[in-house]
Amino acid sequence: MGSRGVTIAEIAEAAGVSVPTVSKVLNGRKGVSAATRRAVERLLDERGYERRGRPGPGSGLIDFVISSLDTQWATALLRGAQAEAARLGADLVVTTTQGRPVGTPDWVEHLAERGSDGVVLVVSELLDAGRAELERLHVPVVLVDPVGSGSQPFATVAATDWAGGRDATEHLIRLGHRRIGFITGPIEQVCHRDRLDGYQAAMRRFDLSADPDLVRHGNSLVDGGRRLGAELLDLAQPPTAIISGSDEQAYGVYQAARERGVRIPEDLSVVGFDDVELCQWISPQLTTVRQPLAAMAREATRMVIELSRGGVRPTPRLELATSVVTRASTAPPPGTRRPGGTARHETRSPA
Amino acid sequence: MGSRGVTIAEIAEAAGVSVPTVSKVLNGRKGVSAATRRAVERLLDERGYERRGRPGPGSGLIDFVISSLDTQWATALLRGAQAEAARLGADLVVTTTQGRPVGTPDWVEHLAERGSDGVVLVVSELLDAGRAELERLHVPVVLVDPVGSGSQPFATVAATDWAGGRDATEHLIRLGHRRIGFITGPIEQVCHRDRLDGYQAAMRRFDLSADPDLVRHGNSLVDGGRRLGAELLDLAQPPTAIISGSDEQAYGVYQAARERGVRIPEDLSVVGFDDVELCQWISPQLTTVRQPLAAMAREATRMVIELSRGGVRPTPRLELATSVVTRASTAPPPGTRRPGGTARHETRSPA
DNA sequence: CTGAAAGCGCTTACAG
DNA sequence: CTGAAAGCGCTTACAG
Repeated sequence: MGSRGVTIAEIAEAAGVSVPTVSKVLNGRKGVSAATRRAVERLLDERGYERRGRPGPGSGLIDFVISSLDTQWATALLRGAQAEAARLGADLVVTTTQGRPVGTPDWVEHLAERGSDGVVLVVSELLDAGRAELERLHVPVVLVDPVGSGSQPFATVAATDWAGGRDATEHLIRLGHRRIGFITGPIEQVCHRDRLDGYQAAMRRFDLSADPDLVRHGNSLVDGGRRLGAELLDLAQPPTAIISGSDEQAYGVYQAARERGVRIPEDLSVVGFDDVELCQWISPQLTTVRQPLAAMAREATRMVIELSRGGVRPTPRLELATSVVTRASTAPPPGTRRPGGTARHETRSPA
Repeated sequence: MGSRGVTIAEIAEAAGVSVPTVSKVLNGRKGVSAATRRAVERLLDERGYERRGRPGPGSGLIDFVISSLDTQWATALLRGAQAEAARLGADLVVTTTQGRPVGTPDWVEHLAERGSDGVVLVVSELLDAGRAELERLHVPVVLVDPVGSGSQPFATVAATDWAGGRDATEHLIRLGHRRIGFITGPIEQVCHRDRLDGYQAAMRRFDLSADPDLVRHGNSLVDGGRRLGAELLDLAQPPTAIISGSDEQAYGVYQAARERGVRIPEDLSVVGFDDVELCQWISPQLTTVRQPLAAMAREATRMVIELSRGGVRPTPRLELATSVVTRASTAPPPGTRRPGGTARHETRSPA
């Protein structure tokens, strides 16, 4: 690996200070003027000084950070990341944030001390402050399904959420639906915002006014789906179809429907989002917008590892295609003569 | 953390050789007699010498090794391990073996180089050779749901599999079943063997001859359940109930039953094993033997971390209780007058 | 705040 | 095969 690494002596020489002074800066000791400290830190940074004790780049560890592992969405992503890390000979450290903000100085310092070759972040709580901290780590960071708009200093991997929202809506419109409800997870997250935009675009394109009453957002788990689904079903003019922000949330809609004696798909069509295993277990099997979750995580992990090995900067933003997987939860709306003159526009059997 | 760690000089002194000689042994250099090398290695070992470059104990990393992450069983275990590691301030490295043997010299050397504070092993393929290698690591190892009999040099955490098999069987017997089929995963694994023993004990206790034709084993995934379930349902005298080695396998039995027009639970009762999320998604909801998977992994992880921090040797074997969770897939056998005079003997709502 | 000096743990030639 | 000697990268205690 070329040179044996910069030494503290070289840094001292370059900074015009003594070796002990650099040592003090390195160890956060007192007794160094702010100006000197800053100058030395800059040099340390520039020359890529690697603390001998600390296993810097080359630890072989990639950090996979996700809000929680409690959903099938999360485990699908984890599987992809783990498989790719293994394939490329890296070890994957799995951390959950449990709602805590990401990129706190503590955590970044912990990563620096332990040694991390890169970070795959699947989190909604990335603080703006956290971004700056993370950049200080000097290891590649790739975001999966990132939140917040604003320019990212990091590369991102996502799905074509807008197209997914549009395709789900068109699938229902082609079946003959006109009153289509749309429920999503937290609307602050770009993926949900994008899908909603896709829905609205499809509705407009077919000259259907998107009744704002038919759009709800909240929790994307089963509970949220049950509550938001109930709200829609209890409207004076309920929708004949509901598109949901996740498969789990869609199952909550199933529950709300069952509680009201509404049959799926005879009285109500339901479309999920993600295509996790759940879709095939529940009855009727759930039509959904497939996100290639494992592939997204694989791609992000590959980017991080290749960058950590000196690869060139990849596409700053990668979007993998979604596709509608038609199963048994969607059908023409009640009262339709023929079962929707138009054929279902895409049928894919699950992998 | 007491002393600053053994130095090469101390080892040299103890071995009656010079510092450079110890250094050579440490770095695998030539020019050391076999006898000296051996003596030094032993001292290094005994005194717990920690190579400065290598982040030995204290890396804060715990390795979680599992055959694959593709089942809900696996992710339930992972969740428990991850949560406990986070709680105790350790980072969890997740590795899948994908059927490869565990404890190969390569892998052990990799762990040594990278630094690992301990290993939680959830694997069926632990080689006997691997055990010796793993012991050389000098970090705590705890097995979850271990395979093979023979005395383990490592602590183990498991569920009360024997009682689980017995309880599932008794539950069905109390409902009035007499012909009860039993299908399991690979019978080499002690957990499956133990459950089968529990089944046979219960059958004997109720003076029911366990027809060997009613016992099958193979793959514990959906496919396996479908195939093994089909074999039982196609018998001249098919069982009125089937106990399965996993919930996924039980779902395979659902498929086999559906393909033959056999209704669950009217014509056939089905009991699963594990109590993963799947049980609640499928229809009818699956009665199952609950294994506290997350708790098992938590316990194993806690043991490893505490041992790595100097805790005392824990119980060599820990078994957490299973319990029958009664849902909709079990009922009295067809042709029964009253719906089983005996009440279902345990009802637990899922967490 | 700063650095000359001593020291620590280890490695690298190299002489025997 | 073995180790005295020199050296390396860093830290520590202390004088200015």
